[in-house]
Formats: sequence, structure tokens, C-alpha cells
Amino acid sequence: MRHKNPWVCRRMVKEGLRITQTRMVIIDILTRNPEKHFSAEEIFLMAHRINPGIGFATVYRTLDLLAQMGIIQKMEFGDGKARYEMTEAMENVPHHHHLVCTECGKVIDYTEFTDEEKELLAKVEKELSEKYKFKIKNHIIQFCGICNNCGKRG
Amino acid sequence: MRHKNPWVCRRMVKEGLRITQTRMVIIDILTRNPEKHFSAEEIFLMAHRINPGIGFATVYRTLDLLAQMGIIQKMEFGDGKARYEMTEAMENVPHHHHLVCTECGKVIDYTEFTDEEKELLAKVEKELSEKYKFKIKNHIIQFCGICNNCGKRG
DNA sequence: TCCTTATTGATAATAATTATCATTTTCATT
DNA sequence: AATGAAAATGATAATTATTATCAATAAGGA
Ligand SMILES: [Mn+2]
Ligand SMILES: [Mn+2]
Ligand SMILES: [Zn+2]
Ligand SMILES: [Zn+2]
Repeated sequence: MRHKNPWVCRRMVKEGLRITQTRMVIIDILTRNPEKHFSAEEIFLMAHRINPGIGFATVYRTLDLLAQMGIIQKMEFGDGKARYEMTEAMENVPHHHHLVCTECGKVIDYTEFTDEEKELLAKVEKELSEKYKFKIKNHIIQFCGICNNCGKRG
Repeated sequence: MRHKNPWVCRRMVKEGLRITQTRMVIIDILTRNPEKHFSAEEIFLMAHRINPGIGFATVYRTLDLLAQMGIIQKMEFGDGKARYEMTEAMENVPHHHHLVCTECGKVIDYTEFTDEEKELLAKVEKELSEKYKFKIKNHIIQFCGICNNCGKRG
């Protein structure tokens, strides 16, 4: 099988996982859209366009697998379906946080961190890690509120 | 109807909502357990013990309502069910963030913020608010990783 | 190419949440 | 306190995201 994302494939091989067509299609979709927040269904539909044989169950299985490996991050924005995006650990993925509109569900990414923010976050992670003997792998930061559009209307 | 949580009741009256028995029972449960993360089912069971007539649908409706009003915060820790807790805006609710174990689902609250952290968070919220014309009401901060127990085993 | 076995896709099953609707409560008005 | 319009409720059915099952398939080492 052709290896589209060498870094991910190497990790899979290292863990004894097989590089399958379906997995590559899904990884490719996620890799090409680092700034999107796809639901399982959206990923299924895109994968289906590339290879109509792909099943829904396998999409879920693959997403779980990748999340478990720390390659993608599973998150919920409150609309009932989980969403997935590449973690910052992946190349080409700028680290970012989210603004979530509780009115319309819109999600804004923001990547503008000050050095101060980055340092503090790192420090906090380190402290928590030690205090609670907790191995921190990543974090989810969401600011919830009302977006520009909804603010005008409401 | 007797008003158990005056502050919440005032807000409800102001918005033209009715102070019902079922709502009071649910608000009371949440108010008394500011540090817990109850699922809808857990709240239903507790409410049911107080008043066996209360229905599951109304629990969901009330939780949605309170979340919409900003009185409680709806969050997901990845186990498929939403969880609810009083927002920091409520009295007696110390603001806190979460450590979530991706292995066993355990959730640790931590409240130990440095002044530095608080200030920075406020500053960031203000900047984002202006830049994106986004009215921020609260935030969710989760550090994901492996807890002490799971670390030993795994 | 062959063989073992991880993985897959179709499908059924599960579980959380939401919609429906007749009945009950709330509460402003009398 | 009694009245009545409207909001809210509870039982139930319906929906929807996710998971389990299992025979068939495809990876990949030999
Ligand atoms: Mn994002
Ligand atoms: Mn908490
Ligand atoms: Zn909005
Ligand atoms: Zn754990």
C-alpha cells in the first residue's frame, strides 16, 4: 500500500498496525484539512467519494484508532456529534484554540498566541503534571459565547 | 412556588420563565453539588428520588434551558454523555479546570490558579472578544492525558 | 505465491437525546 | 380564593450518533 503520510505510517508500523487503503484515505483527508473540524459523517462522505466501498463503521474505527494514537484530537462543540482534527503534533498543523458560538454553533479557530501565553501554558501543564502525576498529552481550550452575527440579531 | 435559589429564580422571572417544582428540584441538585459533573441520567435519578413524578424529558429540557441562560455549563469528556455543572458565575462555585484521562475517563478538577494565570486568561478573553467581535461568556479548559493509575498499569 | 490474521463492510443493536401531544401547573387577573 | 390563558410537564415514540457482530477480504511476512 502506498504511504501518503510517512510520519503517521511509520508510527502505525511501529505499533504493528496495518497500512490499509481505507486508513490511508481517511488520514489523507485529515492531513489535507488541518484547520477543519470534521464529523465522522463528513469524513465518511468524503472518503466515500474517493472510494465508494468504504463503510461507515470503519470510519469510526479509524478515527478512534488515530485519536488513541494521539494523531488526531476528538472534540465536542455541543451539537451532539464528535469532531476530529489533526493534533498540533502533526507537521503543518498550527496549534490553535476555539471560539464556539452557543447560539449558532459556529466555530472560530485562533492561532495568535503571545509568547507569554505559550510559556504560561507550558508552565501550568508541567505543574499539573507533577502535582497530579498526570501525563498530559494535549489540551482543549474553548471560549464559549455569542458570535458577531448572532450578537446583531439576538 | 418556593424559591430555593433566589439568584437563579430572579433571572428566570426576568426572562418570563415560570418557577416550577421540577425546575427547582433540578436547580437545587446542581447548586448543592458545584464540584460534580453530573450526566442527565444522574440528575434524573437524584430528582426522581426527591419527586418520583419527574420525567426524563423535563430533565433534559431544564438542563438545556439553564445552559442557554448561562447558569450551568454543558461539557463532554468523551464518554458519549453530556455533563453539567454550575458555572463560575454562580456563588460558591470556585472556578476550575479539568484533567481528563483518555484511558479510564477519570476527571480531576483543579482550582489552583496563580494570579498570573487569571490575569492572562482575562487579557486573552478581552483581546479575542475585540478581535472577533465575540461576546465570551465562559470557557472550557481540559488537559487530556493519562492519569496516575492508568500510567502504572499501561 | 501462500497463509495467517488484522481489518473491513454490511447490518443489527445500543444508548443518548429530541419530538409529540394530551394533561397538568403556574401565575397574572379578577 | 377562584378563573383562565399559556407555559410547562410527563409518558411515549422517534431520531440519531455510535458500537457490536460476523462472515468476507486484504495486508504483509515467509
Ligand atoms: Mn480547530
Ligand atoms: Mn468540574
Ligand atoms: Zn453564532
Ligand atoms: Zn485513567
